[in-house]
Amino acid sequence: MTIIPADLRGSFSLPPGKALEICHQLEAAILQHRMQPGMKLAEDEVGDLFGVSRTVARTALQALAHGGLVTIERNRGAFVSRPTIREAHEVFEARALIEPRIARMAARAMTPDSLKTLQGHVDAEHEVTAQGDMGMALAHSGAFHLAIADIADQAVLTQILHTLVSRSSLIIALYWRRRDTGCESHSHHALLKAFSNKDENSAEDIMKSHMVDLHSGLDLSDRSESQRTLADVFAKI
Amino acid sequence: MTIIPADLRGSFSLPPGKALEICHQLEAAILQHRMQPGMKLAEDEVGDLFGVSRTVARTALQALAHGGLVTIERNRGAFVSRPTIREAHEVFEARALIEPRIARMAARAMTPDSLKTLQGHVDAEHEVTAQGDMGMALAHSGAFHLAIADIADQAVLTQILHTLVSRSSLIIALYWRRRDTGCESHSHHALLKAFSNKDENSAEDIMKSHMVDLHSGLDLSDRSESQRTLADVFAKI
DNA sequence: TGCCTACAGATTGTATACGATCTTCAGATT
DNA sequence: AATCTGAAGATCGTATACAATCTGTAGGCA
Repeated sequence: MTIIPADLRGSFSLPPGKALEICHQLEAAILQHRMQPGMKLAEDEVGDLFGVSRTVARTALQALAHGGLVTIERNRGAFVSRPTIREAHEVFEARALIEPRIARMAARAMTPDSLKTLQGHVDAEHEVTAQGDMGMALAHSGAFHLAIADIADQAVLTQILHTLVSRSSLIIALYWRRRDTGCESHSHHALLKAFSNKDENSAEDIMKSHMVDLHSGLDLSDRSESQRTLADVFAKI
Repeated sequence: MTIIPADLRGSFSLPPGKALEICHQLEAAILQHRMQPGMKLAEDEVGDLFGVSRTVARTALQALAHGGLVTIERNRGAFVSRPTIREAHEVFEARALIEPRIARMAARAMTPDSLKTLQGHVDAEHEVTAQGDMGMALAHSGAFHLAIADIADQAVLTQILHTLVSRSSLIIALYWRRRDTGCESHSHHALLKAFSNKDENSAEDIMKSHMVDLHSGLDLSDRSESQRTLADVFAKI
């Protein structure tokens, strides 16, 4: 199943080929939390897994690094990124700046077909949530936001948002505390309604408060960070 | 001379090494308009020029591609990007959304030292303008904007802005029509004044209108695009 | 003359080999 | 016992070689 909207599959700015395909596979795995932040991505391992040489694996990892999903350390290799608390704040502040604007533009450009696409993402999110697959639910939630940007038809902002949503997934994997994801679904439904009315002001406002909700759903206290880094020391990450 | 603020030299998300250095060299050349949009960047040529193999040259070109400065076409190679008119609009709309916010945050965080750094960029811009080196002047102008983001101390937004400013340079190379760059300098001086007063509202407002100015200084009419592409056909780009 | 085809050259795509650097762990030393 | 040293292993950094693809041109054919 394709989660990421087709128009976004060019966000890695790689020419079509094996490396790009590996990018998408790894991205999907990370976005669905099948890979934890901090996990090692050795070039040989990636190459063997996808049946290519290190050269191609390396290209894919570097592309993911530019999107912020992967961090490469010289002579040490690639790891799934572990955003800091500082970065977590900045990512959600950036989204709070950009996404309300995108929501407004999407509301203006909304068509019945576009609305159906969005509805599909929300439905899929519900379905996998019912099955208890939170990783997949989060991926669909991200896809919903990207689909909105896709509809707004602003390629530059869409690509920026793509990297922000991806990083948000890592941040949620590390710092999410709330258990009732129903709250988020409510926001998505409210957005759908505003979109169906082509109500630009509502769409912008709802998106803005949705961003505040998401941000406040994180446990970004300093205490938590010292706990985490202490845990990391023992986990030898 | 270093034009790009030091803190931004990590924007390519490559580990330190030869590839990163080549990235910065090529970036500087493009930002100073020593390389025109559409110019071919053959791997062998880049490798020979910097005394490395194609492997390293390739890594650098791919990193630049992720920043939007270079476009890679499969089996054809890398070229300095040629932003479309559509993209030009989107880039400046994105900057108009992001930079006023950055200016506000920078005003809040401004210190005497930071102000001195900004003053240095404006002075340098003046100096090279007096010498008639418009490419260098443009590079300093971009560095001024990046330095503001640097001061605002928001790494996520700063990295986003870095790619937008870089692309703006390409856009200006293709579509700039106005001859009096003095107008821009005036905006920069006004910004300096607002910063020295730590006047957040003024800084935000001035930056916003500065963005509108820049955007309106471009010739982005459809007519111009067809002219250009026709010219390109004869220029065999 | 105009168009299609085939070959030659150039450039990129990919794999592999070798060197450099880092990590790990055993063993000696204080 | 704790620390330091050094060699072995693993992983990455880089160069090179070969395969695949594209571009341009020359030659044949209608």
